[in-house]
Amino acid sequence: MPELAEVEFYRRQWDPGVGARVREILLHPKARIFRGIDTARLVRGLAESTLVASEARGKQMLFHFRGRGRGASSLWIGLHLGMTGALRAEGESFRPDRHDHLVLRQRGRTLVFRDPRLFGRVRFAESTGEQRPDFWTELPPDLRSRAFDLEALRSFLRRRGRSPIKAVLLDQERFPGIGNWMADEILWRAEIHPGLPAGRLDAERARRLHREIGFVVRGAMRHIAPAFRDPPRSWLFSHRWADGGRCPATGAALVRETIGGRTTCWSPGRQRDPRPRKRS
DNA sequence: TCCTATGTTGTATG
DNA sequence: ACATACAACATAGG
Repeated sequence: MPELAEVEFYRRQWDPGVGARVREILLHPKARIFRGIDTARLVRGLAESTLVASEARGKQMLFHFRGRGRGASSLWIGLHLGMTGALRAEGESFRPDRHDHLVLRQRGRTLVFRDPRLFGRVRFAESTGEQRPDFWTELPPDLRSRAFDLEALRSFLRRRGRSPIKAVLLDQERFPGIGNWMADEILWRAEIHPGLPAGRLDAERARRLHREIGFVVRGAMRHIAPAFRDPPRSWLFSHRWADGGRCPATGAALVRETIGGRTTCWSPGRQRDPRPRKRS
């Protein structure tokens, strides 16, 4: 499920464990989420460490643990939730089931990473000080940062000029945290057809797109991050998968079709396709 | 049984 | 190099 605001919601679920020591680590070492890492080393590093902080960027999360004893050794756990990942805090006596792949026990509490479909991912790195690992520092800038200005957006659109705009918005290197529902929501607000080649947006459309990215990112953070509430009914969100769903702006029947490899929903008429129609 | 799923990655092909 | 299409990953639910 998780896009940037859901990821932020889940990150906060481990906040009760900040400042507390890890007393026991339970994991399924062969689980796919651990692909490419040495789980024995991960367990050694986490043992007796203290969770000190966490942050989220796009769909990625970083948890900072500080080791005990000599020096200020740090352990960094990177988490990606894939399609079905979730974090939560449970009580001391919580019993993990087969989908709870990484479980950290603290005094009075259990931190759980659950992921039935295993499309998520765990990374880790050790450092001597506060230096964040490369996998974190190399992430693209947040969409709310000054770096993501209109010029940056227009250069992305140029570089992927022949791809449908929907596919471009899903590119995590350029639009970190945007996923399938946010992309549809943004294009619906900006009145842009999802199949339009990115290079065909005029200056006005690019401005509009930039504005609506900001609106949807901030709105999602406001509605979802604190309590996982759905966005308001005035958004496309709650109408897009409903059978017989109608555009909250025009009342027209919504359309669903695969674009850029993902099921895409839009409001015909509001989001007109300016490309030549294929004739059959 | 078949289809779908708020994600990513690798391969084949144009 | 760029782009698209598709399969794969693994599970649950309609």
